[in-house]
Amino acid sequence: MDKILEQWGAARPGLDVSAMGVVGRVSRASRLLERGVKAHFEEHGLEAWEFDVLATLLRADRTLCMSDLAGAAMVSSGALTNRIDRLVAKGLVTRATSEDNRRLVLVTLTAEGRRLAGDLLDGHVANEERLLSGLTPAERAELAALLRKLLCSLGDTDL
Amino acid sequence: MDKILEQWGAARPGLDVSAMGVVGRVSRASRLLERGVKAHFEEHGLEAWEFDVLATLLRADRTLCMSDLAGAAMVSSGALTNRIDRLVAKGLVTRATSEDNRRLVLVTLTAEGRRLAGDLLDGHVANEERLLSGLTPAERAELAALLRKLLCSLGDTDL
DNA sequence: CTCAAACACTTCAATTCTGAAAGATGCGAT
DNA sequence: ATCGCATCTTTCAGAATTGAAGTGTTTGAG
Repeated sequence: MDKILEQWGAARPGLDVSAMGVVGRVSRASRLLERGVKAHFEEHGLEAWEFDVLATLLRADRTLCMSDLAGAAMVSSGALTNRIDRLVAKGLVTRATSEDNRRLVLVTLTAEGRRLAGDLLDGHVANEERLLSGLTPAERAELAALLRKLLCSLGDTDL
Repeated sequence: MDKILEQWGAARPGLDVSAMGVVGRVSRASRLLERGVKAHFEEHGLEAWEFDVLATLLRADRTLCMSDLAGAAMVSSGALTNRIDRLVAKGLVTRATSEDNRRLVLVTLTAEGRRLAGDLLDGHVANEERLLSGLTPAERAELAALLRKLLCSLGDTDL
């Protein structure tokens, strides 16, 4: 991003590049971190989104409906139907219509799904720490705090 | 992300969630910012990636080859071939084989492509500033500096 | 009570991306 | 000079996503 901002400075003197510097860096950092996460799961024969769904259910510690999971993963409802189809086929989660509200489809971890997610959790956290190893713990905390404020102002809500 | 980290704290006491807090927030911020950028361009009848390619050429102020553009956009070479196909069809860029190295395909802005990118640039920057309006200028600078360091440690290189 | 509107999910067509294979070109060691 | 390997682009098949349409369910205003 440094070269990019330099180029704008030369090509469009006077253009305020501070916002572009932030948005562009968030975007690039996200893609690079995502690649690092994906590479780690591929080593274990799992897709990153598979772990994502399992981990969401594991930490919620209860069944969740399709909408909850779609919101947590920030994908469309159609995409989530597809993902759950495959996790059910793999025996990692179960689908069941809610008794209370028959519109809801409740997704629950199977014993194997719970075990798998639990087994991979520590390795995943270690991998994320490796990806962030260029920052000191204090810098990570500062970064998290700034992003937290940004997310809040963007109206982010999870589960 | 706050609820998510809370949930991990409850479901897995002792798990170090600091890395997850950073990686997760970068990812969510990126998706939300991307949506905001995309929404702005859709109002002007343009895809975000179209502006992205045009802006890359505009700021470089010279022709670029396919690899350069693919790297800048962080997409595969196949995806870029498809994108340039459509920009050529729209008359916004031209394709030409390099004289110096006949493996290279040089992409150049047409007059219309240059005009379009220039016209949309200020509005785009204003939109990004709006998306970041929850942070003070000092906070944006701090955020940019931390992300810059992170990108550096992740081996990011642009153009 | 009834019916329209809101809601949750699935299905489907269209779009887009990735990764691999293939074709063309350039480069360097021998 | 030449051969082998690397580089650059395109093509293509497979995978995944989005957004809209369709189905079934609930809610609440009248």
